[in-house]
Parts: sequence; C-alpha cells; structure tokens
Amino acid sequence: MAPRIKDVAEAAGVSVTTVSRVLSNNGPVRDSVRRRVLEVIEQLDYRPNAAAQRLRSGDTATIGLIVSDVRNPFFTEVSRAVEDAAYAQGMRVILCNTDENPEKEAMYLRLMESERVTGVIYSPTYEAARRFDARTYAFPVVMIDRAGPAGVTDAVTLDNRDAATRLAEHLVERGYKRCAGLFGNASTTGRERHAAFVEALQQHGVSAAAEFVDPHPEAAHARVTAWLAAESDERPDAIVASNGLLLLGAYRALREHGARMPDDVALAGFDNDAWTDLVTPGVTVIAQPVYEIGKNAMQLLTQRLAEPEMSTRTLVLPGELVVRGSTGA
Amino acid sequence: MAPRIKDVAEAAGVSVTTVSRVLSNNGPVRDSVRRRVLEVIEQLDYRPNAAAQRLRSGDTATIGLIVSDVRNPFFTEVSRAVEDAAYAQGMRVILCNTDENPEKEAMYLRLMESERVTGVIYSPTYEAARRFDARTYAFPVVMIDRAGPAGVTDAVTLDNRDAATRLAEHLVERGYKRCAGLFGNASTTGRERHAAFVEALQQHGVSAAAEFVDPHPEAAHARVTAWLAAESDERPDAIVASNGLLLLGAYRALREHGARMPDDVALAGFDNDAWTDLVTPGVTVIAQPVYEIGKNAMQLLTQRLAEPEMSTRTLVLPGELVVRGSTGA
DNA sequence: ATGAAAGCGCTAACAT
DNA sequence: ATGTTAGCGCTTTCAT
Repeated sequence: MAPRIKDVAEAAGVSVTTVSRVLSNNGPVRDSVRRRVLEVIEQLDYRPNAAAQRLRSGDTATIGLIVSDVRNPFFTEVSRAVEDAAYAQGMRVILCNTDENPEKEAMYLRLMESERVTGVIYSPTYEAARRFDARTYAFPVVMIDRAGPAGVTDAVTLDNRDAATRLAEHLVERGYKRCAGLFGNASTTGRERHAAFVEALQQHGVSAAAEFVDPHPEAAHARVTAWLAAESDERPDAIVASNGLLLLGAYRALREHGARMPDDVALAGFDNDAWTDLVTPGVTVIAQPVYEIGKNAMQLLTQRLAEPEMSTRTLVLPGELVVRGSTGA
Repeated sequence: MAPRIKDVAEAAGVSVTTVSRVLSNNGPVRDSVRRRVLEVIEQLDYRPNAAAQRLRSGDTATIGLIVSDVRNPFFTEVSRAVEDAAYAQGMRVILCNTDENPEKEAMYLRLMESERVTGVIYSPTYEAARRFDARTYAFPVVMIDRAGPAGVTDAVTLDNRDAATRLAEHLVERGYKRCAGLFGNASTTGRERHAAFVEALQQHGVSAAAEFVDPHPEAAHARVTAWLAAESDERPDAIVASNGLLLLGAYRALREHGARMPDDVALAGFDNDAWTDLVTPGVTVIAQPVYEIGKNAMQLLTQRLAEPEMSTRTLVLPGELVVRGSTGA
C-alpha cells in the first residue's frame, strides 16, 4: 500500500500534524524539521491522498466546466483557458459535455453537487438557463457565452448586439440586399444575435430572412441548400451564421452546390475558427476573444469565492470584425 | 449545510447502512424500505459526498487523461471519446495538458498518484516514454498515439509504418521525385513515421529530405519557407507532415509564398482535420480513427482493471489514405 | 433483511 | 514550535 501521512510522521520522528503543516506550508515548523520531513516524503515517495484532504478540509479545489461539446473550437479553447487558470491555482477541472441535452445538463449539475465543487463555469442551453435557480446550489456559477437570467449569476459573454450589428452593417455597406441569417435555437446568444441582426438590417431597409435552427452543421447545411434552390429573386445574396458550427455547415452547402463566394452569395458569421482563414476565399467573421472568455470566467469565479456577497457582474467582451473575401473584394 | 447520509437515515427511520445499501444498489433491502429511503433522498435533495465515498471505498472511479494539448484536434476528439466512455461507466476524468513539457508531465503524473486514480490514458513525449517505468505506479496506464517501451503498458496506436509507407508510395505513384518530410521530434510516432517514409522512398529510388522539428505549426512553417527558398533543382516537389499541426504550418507557408498545390509543390500529411477537406485544393491525408483510438484506450483500460495480470497488449489501428487535390489531379 | 461500530487518511482545534 | 485528539461522511465487516 501507498504510505500514509502517519508513516511519514513516524519515519521523520514527528507528529502527523507537523507533516500536515509542511505539506500545506501553513503553520510554524522549524526549518530543520521541515527539511527532514521533506526528505522522508521524497524517500517514501509519499503522495497525500486527495480524497482524504478534500473530505477533511471541506475544500475540494475543484472547478466544474459544463459545455455543450469540447469539439466545438469555441469550447475547446475555453476549456484550455479554464484548465490553465485552474491548475495554476492548484485547482482541478471536471469537464462535462452536455450535447445541448437538458437531461445531461441536469445530471452533470447533480454530479457537481456530489463532488462538492468549489465553483462551476457553465454554458447552459436556453431552456436550462431560464429554469436555472442559483439559490439551489451551494457553489457559485459563472455563465459563459450564454447568460442566464439577468443578475442571477456572474457571466462572461460577447457583446452580441454590437457584433451582430456590425456584421449586418458590413453587409449593408457591401451592398447586399437580401440577407439571410441562421441562428442557434438553443441559446440566449442565438436570440440576441438574431434580434440585433434583423433590427440593424431593417434600419437600412434591407430584408432579413432569419431563421432559428438546431446548432449543428447539418441543420445549417439543410437550410442553406433550401435557400439556394429558391427562385433567383427570392434567393439570398448574403448568408450569416451565428456560430462556428452553423457557419461550417453553411460553407459546406455553398461549396457542394457550386455557389461562388461572394459573387453568387456572400457568407459571414461568428467564430474565427481555423478553417475560415484557410479556405478560398476566406470567410468574414466576428472573432471572439475565446481564450480571454475562459480566463475571465475563472477570474470572476475566483473573485466571487473571495467575496461571496458581492453583487453579480456580467463581463461583456467585444468581438472583432475580421473582413475576408467571402463578403466582397 | 448539505444533508449527510445520517440525516437521510434518521428521516427514513433506518440505519445509515441501509441508506448506503440503496445508494449503491448493493446488498439486500426490502422493497418498501428502498422506496421510503429514495423518497427521503429526493425530498432532502441529498447528494452523497464523493470525496467521502472515495476515501472510504478506496475506489476513486477516476481516469487520468494526459495529452499534450486538447486544442490539437486529434486530442480533442480522443478526449471526447474517453469522456463519453468514462461517464457511461460512472467514472470521472481528469484532463491534463502537458504542452510536450517533461516537467508538466512529471507533475501531472504525481497529481494522478495523489488522486489515487483508477487508471491513466497517456500520450507521452519521446523522453518521458523512454524513462517511463510502469512498476512505479499503482494504477494501470494505457499509452495512446505514442507507445512507451515495448510491452510495458497497454497501448493504442496507429499503424505508423503502414500509413507512412502508403503515403510515400502514393507520392511515388504520382511521380514526385524530391520528397521532403517534417516529423515531430517529441514522439515515438514521429520517429516511426519518419523511418517508414524514408525507407519506402528509398526503395523506389526517390530522394527523401526528412527532418525532425518541434511539433508546432511555426516550426513547420519555418522549415517549409526555407525549402521554398532553395534553388529550384534542390527544392522539394512534394512535402509531407507527420501530424495535423505540422501539416497546418506547412500549408500556411505554402499559401503565403504563393506556391500552388500540386503544381509547384504537392502536400500531404497525417490527420484528417476539418480544414484539410475545406481548402482548395483539398489536402491528401492519412485519416486516423481518432474517436476509436480514445474509445479503445478506455476498453483496454477497463479490461486491464478486470484482469490485472493479463499480458500487455498493443492495439494497432489502420489509417486510411484520403487522396485529395494537393497531391495531383 | 437490518444495524452497530470501526476506520479510510487527513486537517484543525486545542493544548502544551 | 510541536503534539493530542476529534472528527469529515461515508462503506464495510460483523452481528443479529
């Protein structure tokens, strides 16, 4: 069996308390004693039992990260940012993929409770966000990408209104007249981007055929295919997608049907995923500060833990319009 | 405070033992009693304390997953596969990014020991793999992508020799005469692919200028830039990259220098990452069964836990050559 | 089928 | 500066 703290104490000729003190660097220990203990630890290859530490101290030093799917580049990057920040503070991360499935969300939230996590960073579906009641939980929650009910938890989001407006205005400037948009139906984010997009276009007298779809490439693909089949005076001359997954599906559909960008139809969207820069022409996007979003979420969480009663804060980060060939010369 | 098992027991008028029995579905409990206990659990919103369960039972139900960087699409997919399989078995996973840094690898391995993990799935650097001594660890390890010392642990890898040979022969068939290759210097995988690639080319009398580089896009970018600057009779007419990251760097360099594929220079590599299919021309790749690799790693681990003394196994999965425009019409 | 009691390995009062 | 002691919340013998 692995050595226990008691074995270390005996071998070093001190009490377990003293060993505990040198482990946590907390409490007074004579330097010569500390060295001796450290030596024994090294020699026995002692590793404190994390489960015992957590049980006894009541501090699990664990962050729960609940996202729809790490394979979405947005969440891949967020997860890396959260993990970097967490490990740097001696905390661990439990990553959960919900696949936008409310049952999985509920299940993982239960898991977080069993784990007695220190805090949770959470990207809820629209439905789950609506129902979410922070008072139910013993740990603080920071929402990312999608905000929950206003003021109920801390949150880090993109400035969706601004970004969607900039995208719309860019299309107007470039002279597009029949703009169509695909928006994720599972998130507040999709709704916010939708509202701002439609509003901005209407202000400029440009028609906006915006639709909500399941947040998967396939859904976007199907919708774009249908649009391309329309009579030419009904067919959109510009298409926007509200996240990287939908943008990918839209792009694939355009390619497959031989639609040339931007001549036959322009394309733009959210998320500066790697491929958007690599294809020809490049795809105009709103770049989100992805790593920053994750990093800031951890910061909000840390501050909340330090000061639980502080009033809730929503951090709104700016997106950056990256213009590429898909929306004009 | 959150209710404890004792609270549930008292409210249900039974002993904690009985509650424990219904929680674990293990041991005899009268049906009427079970229902009553379940009711109380629901009513009190009781969640068993995972740390206490782990400490007492000695079973952490935790898998460690150590990779270089989840942002590498290969590992993104592997991590999703491992998480799916783990959660399906009621296990949790701790994900660690080493950035190919031996110090981080050592640190995370220590963390795994503290966590008393049930098992580890590990993609070591070349150096760490060489030094790795399975006997040091109380938990079984399954290596992925890169194998450790032969027969020391279970492992899941690609058939690197076969894949690299197929890639080389494809280039020969297409008539390329001066093939250059970029191989990751931090993994056994890079070495295996290198050896097979060079060997296959030489058998066909084709020159092979193969080099080892740091496994980052930037390193590949720099090397390819240098190759392009060479005298035209020295310049390679085909370039191969031994993983998705290097392939991306190589592709970027070719684009930036206006090299047309495949006319000026052909390009091929490993990993069927999303962008390789989206760019024009598409990039010829060896597609790895990525999700399968993760899934199989969990299976080997599960079997090893069931039968610790079984002799070690290496699962070798075939790659698939996906021919696209970057290596010819 | 159920319960009493011991104890997993550690930390945190509280002595001294 | 160091040690003694009492649990943290659970599972697991061992009785009954």
